[in-house]
Amino acid sequence: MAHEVEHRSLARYLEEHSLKRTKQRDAILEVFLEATGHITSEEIYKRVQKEHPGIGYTTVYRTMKLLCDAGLANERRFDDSVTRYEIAQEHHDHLVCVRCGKIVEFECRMIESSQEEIAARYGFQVLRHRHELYGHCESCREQRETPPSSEA
Amino acid sequence: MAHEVEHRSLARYLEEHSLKRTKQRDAILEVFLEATGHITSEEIYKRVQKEHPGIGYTTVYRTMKLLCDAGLANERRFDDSVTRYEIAQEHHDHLVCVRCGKIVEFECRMIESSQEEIAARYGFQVLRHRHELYGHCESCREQRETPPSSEA
DNA sequence: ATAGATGCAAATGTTTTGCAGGAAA
DNA sequence: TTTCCTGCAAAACATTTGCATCTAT
Repeated sequence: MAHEVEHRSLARYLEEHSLKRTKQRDAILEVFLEATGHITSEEIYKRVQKEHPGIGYTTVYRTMKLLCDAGLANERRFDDSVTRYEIAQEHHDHLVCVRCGKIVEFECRMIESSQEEIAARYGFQVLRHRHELYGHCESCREQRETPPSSEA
Repeated sequence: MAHEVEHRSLARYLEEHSLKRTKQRDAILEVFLEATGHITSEEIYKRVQKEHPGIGYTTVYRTMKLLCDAGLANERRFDDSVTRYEIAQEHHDHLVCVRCGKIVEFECRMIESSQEEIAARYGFQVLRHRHELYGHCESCREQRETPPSSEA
């Protein structure tokens, strides 16, 4: 099984904070780590259900919050009012296709430095930022006569 | 009374779409135009109430949607899950103070062109974007011992 | 044994919708 | 007098919380 590092990292976090390791937390972590990226709470819930029916929505929310606190996950909210989680990693921004829901990550030093400059100009100290480009991805542009497949 | 242009523009939109001009719509437009910027639905509702008690929340929401359709307002949603409205204008981005809620608008050609370049790299056609820098504004940095005044 | 976790149901907060009555054209 | 609006109450959503019960430690 892959993800040993993350499993150990969660175990350590739980221990350090005198929290308990439960089958629910393991199951949710497993599903989260196996997702390709930007998974919603609902999707996590549904996937967890398959293997462990009975685990509640509440526990999914609480556990994802825990994974964020432990530094394993990051919360993201794009323009559709649902929270998505991604595996914690270097800072980056997103391209979101408004037709098929595809999400691509990117990183741009040039933009980062422009941000610093702008913040300084207005006297702001930047803690974090959010930068999303919404549009049509390549494949959606190619078949633009087709109606949206699974808006996200 | 200022805002004649906007009032006329709304009237024209209503006419073109066979919609009706009502005292509620006028009142809400008036409050919206008099706000300095980035006003929430709740705030619009409360201000409208002062002059016109009886106007409902529903009408505020519906009218703001109408103003957006008419191109007079733009909807914005920052990290706090409430919708804000700003007077429609040239595209721009935002600096948001996480302590006092202050919002500053900025515009940066350099960033815009970097965005184009990135989108092209991934085959995306950008329709719109969202770019927000969250941090501490100058005055909040100065008195950083003080607890947050009105988190927004 | 005991602190902490779970799952249900109910609450939350924001926005939307159904509908019967009311106002603009 | 017809079409569109309004306001209320209820519904919709996504997420959170209270609480009695259960379970790692």
